[in-house]
Order: sequence, then C-alpha cells, then structure tokens
Amino acid sequence: MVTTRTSGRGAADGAPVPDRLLAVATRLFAAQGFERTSVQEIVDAAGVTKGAMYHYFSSKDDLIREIYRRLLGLQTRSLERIADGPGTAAQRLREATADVVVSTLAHLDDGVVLMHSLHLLAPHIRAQVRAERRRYHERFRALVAEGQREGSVRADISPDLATHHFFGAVHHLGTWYRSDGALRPRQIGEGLAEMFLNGIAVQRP
Amino acid sequence: MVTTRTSGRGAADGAPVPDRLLAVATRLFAAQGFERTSVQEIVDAAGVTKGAMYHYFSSKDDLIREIYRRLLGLQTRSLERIADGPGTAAQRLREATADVVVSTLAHLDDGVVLMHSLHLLAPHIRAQVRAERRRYHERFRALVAEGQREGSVRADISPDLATHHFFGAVHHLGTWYRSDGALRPRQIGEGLAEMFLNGIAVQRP
DNA sequence: GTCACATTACCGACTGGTAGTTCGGTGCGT
DNA sequence: ACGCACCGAACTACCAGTCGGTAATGTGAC
Repeated sequence: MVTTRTSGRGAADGAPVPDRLLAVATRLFAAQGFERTSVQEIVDAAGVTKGAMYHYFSSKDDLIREIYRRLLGLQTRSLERIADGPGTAAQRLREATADVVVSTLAHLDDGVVLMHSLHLLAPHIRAQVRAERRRYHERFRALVAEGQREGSVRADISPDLATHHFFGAVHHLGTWYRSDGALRPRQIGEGLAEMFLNGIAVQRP
Repeated sequence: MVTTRTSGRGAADGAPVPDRLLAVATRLFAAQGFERTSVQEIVDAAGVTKGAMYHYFSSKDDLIREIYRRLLGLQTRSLERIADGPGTAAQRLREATADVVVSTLAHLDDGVVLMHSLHLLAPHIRAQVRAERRRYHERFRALVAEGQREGSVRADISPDLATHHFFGAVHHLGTWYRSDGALRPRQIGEGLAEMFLNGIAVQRP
C-alpha cells in the first residue's frame, strides 16, 4: 500500500516517492505516450531508481491503473453529487456539464493519458475502467431522460446519443485546449454547457 | 511512390502489396494499438515479408503517415465540396455535419488509429497532420461564422468553440459506435447534426 | 537511554527477450 | 542482361522486470 507519511528518504523533494512517481509518469505519458516512455525515464525524472518504483508499483501498467483510478473516482463522485442534488433536471444537467468540463481541464494530463493509453492495457484492467466509465455514462443518461420526463428536454432525441455527443466534446478537450489560450476553463465549461443544453432543449415559443 | 498496377507477384491476393499492407496495418493498429503491433505481425498478415514492406515504406511510422494522409484528404475534399456548394449556410452546415459523421463511421478504423497514435509520431509528421486538420477546422469554423452573418446562428457563441464541440463528438464515435448497435450511421449523423445545429441556432419565436 | 533485531525503503547491475531496420541475395518480367 | 519486386537472416538497440544487497527507520526488552 501507498504510504502517506512525509518522512523517510523520499521526502527530500517534498512529496512522497509514490506521488512523485505518479506525477512524473502522468506528465511523461501525456507528452510522449505510454509505450514511448521507458521506466528508466520515469525514475530518472522522479530522482529515484527502478528499485523504488517496483517497490511501490507492481508493473508499469500499474502506474496507469492508479492514474485512471484517481481520475475516474474523482469525476464520478463529482457527477453523482450534482446529479443527486437539488434543482430541476435541466438545472442539474447544466451544472454537471459545466463542472465536468472544468474538472477535466484541471486534470488534463490524466485525461490525455487515459484517452491515449487505455486501449493497450491488459483486458481485465480495461474492463474495470470501462465499467467505471459506463457507470458515469449511465448516470448522465438518466439525467437526460429525467429532463425528458420533466418536459425540458426534447422527447425525440436518444438520451444515449446525447450523452455520447457531450462526452465527445469533453474527451476532445485535451486535443485543443491550451492553458495560454484565449478561453478560460470556466468560459469553456459554460459555452459547451450552453450549446449542449440548447441542442437538446425543447424550444420555448 | 506507390504503384497502382495489379500485375507482379503481389497481385496473388488481388490487391497490390502496398494497399494490402496499409489495409492490414490499419486493422491491426486499430485493434491493438500502434506500439503493440510489430512489423512482423503486419507482414505476416499481409502475406509478405519485411523486405516487401521496407521496399514500399521507409519506416513503420510511414505506414501511419499514409493512413492519415488518405483519411484526411478524403474528409477535407468532402467538406470543401459541401461548404463551397449551394444553399444557405445553415443548410450546408447540416449537410456537412451529417456527411462527416457518416464518412467517419465508414472509415472507423482509420479514425481510431489517428486518435490513438498521432501523439507518438515524429514531430514533423505530427505538425503536417495538425496542419491538415487545422485546415479542416478553419473551413468548418468559417461556415459557422457565415451562419452568424446570415442570422441563422447565434451571435453570442464562439465559432471556434462550436467547431471543437462538434468534432469532439465526431472523434468520439470510434469509442462507442458498434456496427451491430441499434443506431444506423445515417441516424447517428442526423441525430448529431440535429443536436449540434439546434445548439447553435437562434431560437425561432 | 540504548542495544539488538526486524522491517521498510530504496539501490543498480544484470537478464532474457523483442523490436525496427538493414542488406546481400533471388527470380521473374521485359 | 538489366532492373524491379521481394526475400529473410542477421544486426543493433533498447527495455521491462529481477534480485541480492545496503542504509534508514521503527520496536521492544532491559
């Protein structure tokens, strides 16, 4: 298990060794890809040796697995908090969409790694990640369906297709967003939420 | 350059060797990823040897480069044909969005390969692909801007953000679309076009 | 307080294997 | 007889993971 103590030799640079390894690995994986990044590179950048890495992680795959676990857990909890909260379905949808955009932008490297590397993981790990992602998808879809019953979302669109439509935009963020660009995360979140909700909303006469 | 003759030893299976190599490589890259697919696997599946591959392609990267070139060329030509055609901006936008969805679904493997492998190519090749993609983005964005001048698209949204929003959904198709699923490509194209256009359209009173 | 002992944290040379690329060779078509 | 298309063993490089070792830290007896 990963210790959270700050004592020990690893504290030299501030953060505990496992956290440093994950942070460095995320950065390198996002920049050059999982397969193009050697374990040696990671441990060099983290200022430790292979022995340290294999002391805390069982394999290179295990690094990614942990990166995924943290990211997906974070976002799922966030969605469920909003989705199960107060307000109309339309309100909660708007809040959830803007929130997931901002949250994705705040952890952009993790998202990029997930996008680019999920397909080359061992099948059982992939299945695990897919299951978590599916849970997320289902919760969002249910919110859209609730909007339809509520009368605020058009009845003639497929909630599944709408969900895919929106998550496409979210997953795509890593491809084009630059932190030094013109748009701030909040603006992007609100802009995408506005377009998405407007796209599925019933027209007000 | 790639020959188009059908004579020679390579014609045994019908298609010329370079085409067979590209087709097989696309399938394998999409299924298991670029780095997890060895050159040996590709040439075995194509029924030739390494010598043949390195006779037609300068490297393994060159295979991907050619896959990208074909796909992007195809889609760019298609978009420009529609965008420069007749009709209002709104009509052309609808036609273009539905078309690119159907076309992406028809070449799903190529798209998946592009999504998963672009980031690990040599920088100058990546720059080349990005440039082509940018050209595509610009043409689409111009169409949205034209819609704003025409009065059919809301003036308060960023055409760039709208373009990213839509292409997110397109790029995401490879993640969830199953050819044996409930929705046909045409339905998906029209559904996404409907949501997208509705999302950016001015409300009719 | 300190000594002995156990456990944790980390080191880094080494192994076994795989992968992309090269290149001298072969045979068919013209 | 020339060259294009293709062959495939050999080459070089690298890489994930191992393992025997060492230093630091924690623990309990006295």
